[in-house]
Amino acid sequence: MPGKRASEGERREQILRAAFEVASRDGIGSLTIRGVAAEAQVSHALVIFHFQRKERLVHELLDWLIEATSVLHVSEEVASHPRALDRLHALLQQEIARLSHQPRHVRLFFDYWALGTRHEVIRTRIGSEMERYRMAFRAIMAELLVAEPAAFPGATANGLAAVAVSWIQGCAVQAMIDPNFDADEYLASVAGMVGRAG
Amino acid sequence: MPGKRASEGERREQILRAAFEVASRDGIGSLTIRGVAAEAQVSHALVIFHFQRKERLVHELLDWLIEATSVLHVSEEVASHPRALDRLHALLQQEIARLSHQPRHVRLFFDYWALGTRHEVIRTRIGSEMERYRMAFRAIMAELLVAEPAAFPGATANGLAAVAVSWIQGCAVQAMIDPNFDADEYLASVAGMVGRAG
DNA sequence: CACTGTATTGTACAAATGGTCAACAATGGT
DNA sequence: ACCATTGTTGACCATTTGTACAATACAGTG
Repeated sequence: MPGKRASEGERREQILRAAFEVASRDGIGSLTIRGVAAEAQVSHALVIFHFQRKERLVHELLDWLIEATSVLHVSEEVASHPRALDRLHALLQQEIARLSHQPRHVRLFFDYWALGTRHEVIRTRIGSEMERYRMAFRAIMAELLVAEPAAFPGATANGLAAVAVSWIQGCAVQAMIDPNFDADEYLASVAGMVGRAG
Repeated sequence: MPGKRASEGERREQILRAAFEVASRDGIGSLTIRGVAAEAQVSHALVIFHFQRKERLVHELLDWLIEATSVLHVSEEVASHPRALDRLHALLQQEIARLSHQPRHVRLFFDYWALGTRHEVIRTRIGSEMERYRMAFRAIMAELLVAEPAAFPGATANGLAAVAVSWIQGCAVQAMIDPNFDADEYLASVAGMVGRAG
């Protein structure tokens, strides 16, 4: 006996939210169609009706996750600092704060990252997202190098951008398994290390 | 009809190697008792006979992996540098080179890291390993701070050690999904950033 | 109201998986 | 030579999982 109807868009969104709930709780590897259906209080056949294959649900959940996670963008507050060094510091602070406010999103994203090691589609999807991330830092790093060419001998804008990404990732990743991880002390040390370039 | 016999130790080692083969190829989530047994050319009942539960096999594989991956240790060549800054640089270089020479180990370790997010036992196991890792850097960083107290204002030995771990992890993690990742440029930028302390 | 397309459900099924068990063979001690 | 221990196997079972399908209810249109 079929239940109430819903428009295509609403139902898909409802199922995706349920999928996020399940995946972030039990891991992307433990996501099952039936589990998602139960979470969404819907028959498991309906999930397949809307997503055809489990694979597609997993891919669409990644897209949903990337959108739902407020992706890095240089906020006005960050952009308002005149000195590139201050912008870098503000951006790092903003991102670390954001990540620690969305632990479930970060964990799930991390799951996808591990998956991406073996699945081409997921890898390229994550790769392009990371590229965008890196580019935001690259711009600031390039300015930093122009302002003080001798500050970081041997460094390049691309290299420094990758290092900045490591700071963010490393912080999130270490905090995930170490409950005593001190993000503030971490950020302060990063700032102290790069601070004398201004 | 039972096959040839083998001593307990040999058989376990053989199965663990097969488990590593399967897990590093298909991911720890796709590891099945039957898959491991097939890889080891042995009946799946035998795998259970030696490890009782799949969970135990997974745990012992982690131990095996940590042992097999030549864990960070300050080699004589690294320790021979008189200046702490040079030791740091040599250690970073050594670790990045090591990680890129064992890509399968790194990928699998990363899988376990993601697993550790949801499984207490694995998390603490990885956590203590990471702790050891961090301590090796902490020693060098502490010396660095003593030698040049004003070099990194606001930084602490613990914080800097965590940052160093991020460098290593970030490099490995980015290289895993970005085939164009340039580890040399990355290392050069790290060196340039910390280089002026010496 | 009849008709049509779509949303929804329960059932069914084959494959895979973790785990148990009885039988059986190799080994070593007595 | 007998026996207990231990390694090894194939058969078996219950459960889960992805997917297919037929039946049914609902909404909109003519």
